[in-house]
Amino acid sequence: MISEKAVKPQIFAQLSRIGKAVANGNRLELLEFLAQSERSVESLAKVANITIANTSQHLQTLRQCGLVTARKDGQKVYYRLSDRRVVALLSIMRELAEDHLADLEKLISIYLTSRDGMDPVPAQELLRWAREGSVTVLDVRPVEEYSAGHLPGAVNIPLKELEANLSLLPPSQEIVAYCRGPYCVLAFEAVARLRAKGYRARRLEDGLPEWQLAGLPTERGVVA
Amino acid sequence: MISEKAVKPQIFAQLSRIGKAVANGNRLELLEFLAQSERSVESLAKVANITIANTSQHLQTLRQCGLVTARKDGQKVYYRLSDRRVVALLSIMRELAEDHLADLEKLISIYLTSRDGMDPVPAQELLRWAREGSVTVLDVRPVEEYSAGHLPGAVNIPLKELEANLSLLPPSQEIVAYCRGPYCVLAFEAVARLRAKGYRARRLEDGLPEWQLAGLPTERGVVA
DNA sequence: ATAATATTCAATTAAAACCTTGAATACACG
DNA sequence: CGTGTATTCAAGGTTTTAATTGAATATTAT
Repeated sequence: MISEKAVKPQIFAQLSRIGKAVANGNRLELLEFLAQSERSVESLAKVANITIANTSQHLQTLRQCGLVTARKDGQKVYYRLSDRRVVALLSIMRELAEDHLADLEKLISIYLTSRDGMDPVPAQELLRWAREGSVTVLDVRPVEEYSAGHLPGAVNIPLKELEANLSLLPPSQEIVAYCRGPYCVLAFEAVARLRAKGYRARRLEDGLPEWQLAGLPTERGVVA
Repeated sequence: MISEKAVKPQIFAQLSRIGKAVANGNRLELLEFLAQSERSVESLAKVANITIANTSQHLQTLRQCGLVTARKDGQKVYYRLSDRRVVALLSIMRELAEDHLADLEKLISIYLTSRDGMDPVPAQELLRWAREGSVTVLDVRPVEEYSAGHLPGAVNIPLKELEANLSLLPPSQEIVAYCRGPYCVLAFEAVARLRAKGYRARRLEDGLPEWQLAGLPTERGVVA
């Protein structure tokens, strides 16, 4: 039974559980990966570069407040976002942080050299061009993430295999590359390398999760 | 200078500062009040029922990550939300919490008895009716919050003075009451009391901050 | 000037969060 | 039926956060 008095603080305490869940950098990174696709504990630990036990604990924290769900298949446990709105939560946090935290801006300028030098394409614009077929959409994420969902008609060439698979890209057409999101370097790298090879390349402003959140169409499972 | 290696974790650490800011119930309550209007430290401490020193500290943590700004006037310091998107952040947190935290639902059912029994009016619907003049819009928040911004044409009768000012309300027309937001009891109380007096009363689904966030029109400073 | 008020600062204590380590569990495979 | 693998659990030490208290600062009013 819940104590009768002072219910209002208890309500805010419950709300703060969502806040606590996103109050840790490692958990945020895990959420960013989970926004791409379902993943096992081990695989998350590897990409986020934290120990397995620690990863497991963070995932449980996230699960206890309903931000992710778990599914067991064989000996592995697969986690996924419970709700598309989790991406919305992360997006707003990112917007607020970028506009109000000077330290973040500084970090971004280091990490994402010349963020605006790759003239980012807004989602709506890309959608229009893609429908006209006047642009090649390039997904540079790993295969597993691509097959869990990707932009309609996108060609998947993981960044590591970009140089070896240039033949899949029409040499004359403009290329728009995208990856996990605003803080993912894959698309930046891809654009830089493609330009060095003489391609006309730009990058999508956001990543796949934001595209989905905006209600724009995606495809699943098709391997190009 | 920032260490060259491992910039990605540092970016997420910065993002997590926003999370930490909303990871405490008292701070969330403060933000809810600030979403209504600018307020001084003392006034916030009083309504939130926490000590002044503690309130000041919480406000400083909020300011350090840019969620609120401060302005000094005379001997008082007035805080306000720095950004309308802070309301969006809180809204998403609330949605996620309500859908995924069973404990919260339980608390709400205690605190907001018969939440749906007052058939809440969606914002868009109220806007239409209000323009037709077929409904009386009632703001039951304190005067200061009302004058900082309110729904167009809304009559302000703070809950405490409701019984004494019933004459301001047309007896036959339907009344829609609103207050601070989904967890504010003022409108609930008002609807209950009005119904007891024979009025036809309902409540707005959300409060003023959510109304503003949706881009719907408001008025300022007019005292009805 | 002096006193009163509003806010912040600084120091302390208690509580919670974070990560590591090593063991335990649960399932699949040979 | 044992062995290997994936994950979780439990215990620990360290760091961070929260709230209290009392003093310090700054501004207004007398």
